[in-house]
Amino acid sequence: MAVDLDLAPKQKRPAGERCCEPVVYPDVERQQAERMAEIAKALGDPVRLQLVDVLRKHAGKVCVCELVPLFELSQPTVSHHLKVLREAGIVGSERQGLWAYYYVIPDALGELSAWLS
Amino acid sequence: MAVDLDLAPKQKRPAGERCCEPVVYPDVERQQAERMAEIAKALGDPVRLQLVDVLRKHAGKVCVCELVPLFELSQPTVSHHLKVLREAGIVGSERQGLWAYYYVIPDALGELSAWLS
DNA sequence: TACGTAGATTGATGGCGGTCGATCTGGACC
DNA sequence: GGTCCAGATCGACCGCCATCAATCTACGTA
Repeated sequence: MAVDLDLAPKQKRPAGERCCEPVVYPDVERQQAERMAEIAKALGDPVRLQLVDVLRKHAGKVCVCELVPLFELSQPTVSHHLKVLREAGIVGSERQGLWAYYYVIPDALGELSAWLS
Repeated sequence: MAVDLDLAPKQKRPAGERCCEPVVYPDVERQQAERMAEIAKALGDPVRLQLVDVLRKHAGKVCVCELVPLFELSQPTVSHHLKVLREAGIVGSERQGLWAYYYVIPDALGELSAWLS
């Protein structure tokens, strides 16, 4: 984990009674925090989390037509969730003829997973 | 990780050309997915992620007055983010006189962390 | 060429979320 | 009591998000 942090003015607290140890700085820099937050945000929906779960457990590509019936949602809504995951870099897609296949991008969750541990 | 899943009608695909293996079911049940998504959602903001990072690295309680100057945000906004983290069960708070101290609740991130690994 | 199908995109809608200024609460101190 | 301070809460604003019906796109097939 990198250090640094280019956050803010970070003005010192005015002197006087201290409430605790001196100022603590975040150990992750802003850019890294934004990247991990982007991943976490994409996972912050039960549908998307289950989509990722299915794709991870099924080591390989899964057809969209298999994913849609798993939820009480319309096809466009599921397609939207897949797009969110795709734009977050968590999953990838691949078209073959009429069908589209989705898969989890290896190590896409690695950084967040490492930070959580 | 539990199995089950009380999601939807899960109607079978109509017969015909199959595009891939038979239907795959999520390995996490809906309730569990909602719980982990709640955690992920709370972490889905750079400010909150850095707040958690500071609290985790600083093994102990940290005063709010130390946290506010770390960001270019107003005190009510930081207080709001801390409230979100508190309601998600990720952090706890404790008042001592004028000051309020926040700390990470042990193992609050364990379930999500385990699922990510 | 025409038709059917899988999936993505669009547009609309209602609700949620981040932010701030202003205010409230309660403890410390004179 | 009166004042000051740390922190939480409130109200408002605005942008983003989840969802759906409708439509579009591209491929397969007759």
